[in-house]
Amino acid sequence: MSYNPLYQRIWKTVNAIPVGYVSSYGKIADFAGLPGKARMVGKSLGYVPKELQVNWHRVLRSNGQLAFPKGSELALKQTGLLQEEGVAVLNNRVRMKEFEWHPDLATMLQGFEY
DNA sequence: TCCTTGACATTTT
DNA sequence: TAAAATGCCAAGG
Repeated sequence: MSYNPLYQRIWKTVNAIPVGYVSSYGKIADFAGLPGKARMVGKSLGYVPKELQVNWHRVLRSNGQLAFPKGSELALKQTGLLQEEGVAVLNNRVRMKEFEWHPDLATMLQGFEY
C-alpha cells in the first residue's frame, strides 16, 4: 500500500517545513496525526513517488542526526541541500536547538484536516 | 516472517 | 556540564 492517504499527509507535512529549518521523524509523525509512528514516516519517505517533490532532506532524527549513514551518498546530498538552505550540518548532525522547525497551529491543522 | 528505519537510553569525549 | 556517538528496542512494510 504505497498510495495511502496517510502517506500523502506525511509528505504534505514534510513539505510544510520552511526553508532553513529541519524537523524530526517523530515530530512529522505527530504533526501528520500519527503520534508514535515515526517509522512510518521514514518508510513513507522511501516510497515517495519521484514525480512528487518532497523535502525529505529536512527530516532528521529526533536527536538531529541524519537518518543516513555518514558515508552514504544520500547523507552527503542531504547535507549539501541543508547547507544550501542555511542549515549548518556538522558530522551528519544538525543543531536542533537552532534549526528545529516550530510549526504554527494553523500549519498543523492543515495536516490534520487534509 | 524478515528487513528496514526511528526513538530512547546509556556511555564516551 | 553539555554535546555527540553507539547500542538496544519497537513498529511498519
